[in-house]
Amino acid sequence: MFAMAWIREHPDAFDAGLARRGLAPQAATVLGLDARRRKCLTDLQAAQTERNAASREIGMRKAAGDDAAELIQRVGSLKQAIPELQERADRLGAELREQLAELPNLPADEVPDGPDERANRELRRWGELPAFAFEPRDHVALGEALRLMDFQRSARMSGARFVILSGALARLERALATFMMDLQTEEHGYQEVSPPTLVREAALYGTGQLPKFADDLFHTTDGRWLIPTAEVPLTNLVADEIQDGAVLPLRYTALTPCYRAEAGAGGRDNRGMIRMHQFSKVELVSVTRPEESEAELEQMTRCAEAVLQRLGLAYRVVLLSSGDMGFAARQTYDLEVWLPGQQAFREISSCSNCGDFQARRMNARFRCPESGELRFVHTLNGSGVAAGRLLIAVMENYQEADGSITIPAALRPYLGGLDRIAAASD
RNA sequence: GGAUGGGUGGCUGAGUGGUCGAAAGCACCGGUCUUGAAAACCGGCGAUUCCGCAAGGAAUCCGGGGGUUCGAAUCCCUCCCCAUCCGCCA
Repeated sequence: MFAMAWIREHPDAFDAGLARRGLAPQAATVLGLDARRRKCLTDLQAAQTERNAASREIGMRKAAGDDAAELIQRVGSLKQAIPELQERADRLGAELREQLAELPNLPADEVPDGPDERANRELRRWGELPAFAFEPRDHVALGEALRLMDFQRSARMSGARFVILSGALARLERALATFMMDLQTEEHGYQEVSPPTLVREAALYGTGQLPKFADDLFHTTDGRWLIPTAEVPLTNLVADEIQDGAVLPLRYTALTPCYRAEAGAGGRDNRGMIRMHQFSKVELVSVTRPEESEAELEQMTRCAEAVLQRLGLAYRVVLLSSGDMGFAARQTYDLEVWLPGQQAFREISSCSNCGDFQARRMNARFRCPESGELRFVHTLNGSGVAAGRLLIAVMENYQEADGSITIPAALRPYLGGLDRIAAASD
């Protein structure tokens, strides 16, 4: 959400930013609406001033025992004008708000321009791509051969884009989740939170999923919504609050299931558990002072990278282009892990600085200790990381010729010392 | 699901239809006192928006919306939210 005052002062920068997102200029129409609304407000306020003065006069005359009939009649004529002006001002204000609520955040200066992911910029790589003496299989082949990954029965009970893990694979997913949570809380200073995964509409509006992306979400018969990411509850922790500036930055992490309708996915990633309606993910959220958010994004990205490094998984860091970024983000780094089964880097984490975009929508502010004024916080979110995709990465990168899977050393304490998942013996 | 009670400033909490944006306390900021600190005392201290170069002025806001009235935190209607008790339940 944008501040009208900023658009008024920087209409060209506003349109230029939207253009980088591939959107048509809006400044002219928005400013036109704004001007009409303010003219209306000025008229309304003048009428209200007159009414207030007259009403006060009536009160004084009545108190003094004088006749006020003439004044009451004069005020009566305002009674028609005021509600009309009020209604018009409200309508224009609502129209303006609706238009602004649909506009995405503007890209930061360092974000490369481009229409889609082809314009993303690779920043760095970490780790060696694994070399196999055999043809590596993908996680579906591996998991089904182990008989620990079942897409038939999940389809029967829930439909497409669900999976059933069992035995050692189910435990491996749980171990990965616990490993990540321990890393983010004990070593990176994030506070563990166990939040609701059903939320009100207002929470999703605050983080920017609504009103525009309702099709990507599941909602319940009682009007609540399943979270598509723990970014929603974690960021909304500070909604409608005023933080003491001294407590910032706040850093939260949560392990939750995430639910996505994948309405626009079409036939993409139909095979395997890359793109599920339900998956579990460790999420990181930071709430910072405005001047701290850029550095916080770098740090948060390192916190996500640490997961892959500890597990010895090769990955690359990509700076998303203006056309590939999410709605609320002003700058995003994706972590893409190497998947031997696809011979490709695939997204496993996405870390974004949202600036004050979400804070404005959810009215999340802090009291600046130096100046005493109220300011909007900055919010950041990142996966730290997606557990389902991490499971895939471990399986595919640590597979052996016989279909067994070696457990990375860092994970063994979380699996009771288990060092490999043995191939099925038949 | 049933029954009550509530939603007022950063927090707690008063409020008779008419200078109520709102008492009081706490918190916070400034000052006096003190070697320093604390205490005490004095003073200050809401948000948003509009007009204005500024000084400043104005409007709105007591959960949201509507109504009654010359005038609503206060009366009426409605919706939302919260709490407590009972029932059910992991």
